[in-house]
Amino acid sequence: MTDRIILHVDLDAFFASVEQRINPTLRGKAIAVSGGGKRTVVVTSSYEARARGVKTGMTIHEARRHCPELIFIIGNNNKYIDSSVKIITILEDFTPLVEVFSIDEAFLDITACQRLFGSPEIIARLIKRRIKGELGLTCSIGIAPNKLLAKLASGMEKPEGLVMIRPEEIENLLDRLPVEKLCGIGDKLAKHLSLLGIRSAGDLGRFPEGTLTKRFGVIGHTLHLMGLGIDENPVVPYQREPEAKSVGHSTTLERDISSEHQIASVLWRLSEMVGRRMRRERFSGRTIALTVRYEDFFTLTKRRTLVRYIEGSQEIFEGAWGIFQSIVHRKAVRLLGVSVTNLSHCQQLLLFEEESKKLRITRAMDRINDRWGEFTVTWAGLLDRSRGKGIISPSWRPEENQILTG
DNA sequence: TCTGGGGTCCTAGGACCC
DNA sequence: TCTGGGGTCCTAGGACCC
Repeated sequence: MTDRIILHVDLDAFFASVEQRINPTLRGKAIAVSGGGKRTVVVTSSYEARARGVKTGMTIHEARRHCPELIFIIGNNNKYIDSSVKIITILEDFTPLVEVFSIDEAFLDITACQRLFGSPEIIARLIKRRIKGELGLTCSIGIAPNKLLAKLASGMEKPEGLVMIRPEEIENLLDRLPVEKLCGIGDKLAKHLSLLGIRSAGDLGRFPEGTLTKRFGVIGHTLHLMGLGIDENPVVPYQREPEAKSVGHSTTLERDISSEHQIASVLWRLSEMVGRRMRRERFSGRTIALTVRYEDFFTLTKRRTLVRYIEGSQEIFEGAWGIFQSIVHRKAVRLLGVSVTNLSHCQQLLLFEEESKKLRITRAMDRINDRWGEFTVTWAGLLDRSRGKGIISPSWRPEENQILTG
């Protein structure tokens, strides 16, 4: 079998770059994209901001301390999804084997299309030129014999990078590569590995596989292969991706709350978001999970599996609320999350007219909300509760010193 | 002025059945 | 009267990714 040729395409500072393209006055400036609200963090920042020390995950205040003139933008997912779809369409002009890894990253298997377009470098440059020309965005591309190394390569010379890792260079490269640079090895794993004397990817590759397996279980084998730069995982086009396994939403509240009334209202909202997405994607599920994070950041998740499959917001809410009430809460609540797992695509048989009617109304509401945005139409109970005093403001509400674009 | 939100996969232990 | 193992389903929590 001939070696594969895999590309990893990674957009540079994607959200921030999209904002700078839409609003030219932001170009060349330090900007950060974040959610609305006080308790948000930096999701992406422009390279101008990064140069000043702004990093993903920083609080607004921390980021501003590093860079006082930093301009905050409230993220707008629709803009990013729109650009992302256009990028994927461009990539598919080169090969049908496009794996969408995230909203701003994709893998391409171009093993079979060199005769059509030329060498891997030529293909990478064509992709860069088209994304730049059609969307005004830059990206970094890694070229390698597999996904693990292609992803590594794309990150080596950001932004606007183009790095190729040839088979004969792998060993040398891994020898001087800190092990945590490999995708899949995070802080904790890196710490455990360093206790075994493993610092570089090369160390990992030379380490006895049996010891790794004994220490880390099933991932021991994968770790061993990673250390050798081996990754046989194929590029999986999104059309062949497995079904989703869970649907969930969570929100950090504007301030910590203890009132059951307020908590119920937030759970209503989250249940409605989850239910609406499930219905849109024709899922039902039978395990409801509630996540509660308290003011001291202690976080717990409790699940409850039902006898039958559900898809209605009301049933999801009742499940989540039931779980909430079964817990003794000693502290104020900071975050609430609702998710549904154990998903199935089967349609439920509707036995009762009442049920069927409710479902039709629900579906109609979904269509309106899909067109006009979240909570344009909603259950009376939700509306009522949302009007009360002290209710959490929706995350998209702009704040002072924040620029709204589009 | 502390610390987002969307997921996946894995492990470990308990209940229960055969 | 003492003692067992396999398999499945469920829950809770942790690590990892973007």
